[in-house]
Amino acid sequence: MINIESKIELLKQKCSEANMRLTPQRIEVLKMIASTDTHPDAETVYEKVKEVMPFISLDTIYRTLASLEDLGLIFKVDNELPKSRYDADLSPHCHFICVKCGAVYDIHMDKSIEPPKESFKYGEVLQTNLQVKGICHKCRG
Amino acid sequence: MINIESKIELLKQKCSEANMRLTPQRIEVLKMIASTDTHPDAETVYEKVKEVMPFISLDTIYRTLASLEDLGLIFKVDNELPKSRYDADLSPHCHFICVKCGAVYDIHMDKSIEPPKESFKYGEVLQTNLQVKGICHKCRG
DNA sequence: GCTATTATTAGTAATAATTACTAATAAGGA
DNA sequence: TCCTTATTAGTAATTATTACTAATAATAGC
Repeated sequence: MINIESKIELLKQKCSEANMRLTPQRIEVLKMIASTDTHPDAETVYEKVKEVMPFISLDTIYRTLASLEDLGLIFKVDNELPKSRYDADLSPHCHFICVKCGAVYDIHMDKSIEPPKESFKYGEVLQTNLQVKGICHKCRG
Repeated sequence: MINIESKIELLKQKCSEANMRLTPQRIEVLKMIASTDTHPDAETVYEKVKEVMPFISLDTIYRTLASLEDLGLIFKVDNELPKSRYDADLSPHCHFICVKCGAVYDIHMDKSIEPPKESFKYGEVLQTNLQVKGICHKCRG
């Protein structure tokens, strides 16, 4: 589980550096994503955050997700599902994605995945992701 | 480069097995994707196929892409770009994706990527994908 | 602490990608 | 060649995401 307090602290620091304001909306959105391992989509974040901030708009959710991504606090899970899914866990891990129900499970690893040597031929490498696609037990059962 | 003739032959065989018809639309869409390494999106396939089949509809492109995917002849490239990108190369390889312009480059490998052991905990594994994100030379230049 | 500046937000409209619908067409088995 | 029915073209509808605007509130300077 991610330490949410330190995550908020990091948000405060990053916002200050980037001349961005530390708004309660940003705090709540980050809290929500960091407190679950379900890799929620924008709509799910919206529904959850609305419980504590009833007047937040979906637009704010999308903008905030983009901001948090720019600050490097969260990232989108690579997938081919219709909706983008978000993750606040920056430790080295990859994902098992159920192609049937869209569930995303974390696969933790002791070290981060190295990009193949040939990668550097095409440009500057920023990140390397591994996904495992399959059918989860729930969908099989 | 993919051998297109054998790809069409495989389509013929798979269609027959699945009780699906071998239509010129399916042949042309598969040809188009198999003849390029640019991993085109639906719109690009549409524009290209229209050159030889001017009356084909975008709906047919989307349906055909889904059918070809079901038959295992093509697959979607995992990405977080707004449009789905298609690939007909089934040999073991992964992708370098430029986060700026959306270009997708093939990274060929001598053997396919093995899923981490922990993957099997979550369900039946169908495929394992590796993506390298970065900024391509063109966008850096 | 108060004020002014301006980044950010809520509410909503617009766009972009994909999917659904329906009547007409054509693949392929009999 | 005919018949059945999967498939298609054309278009409408849906879904996810982004853009717009006036109102609000975070924070720097006083």
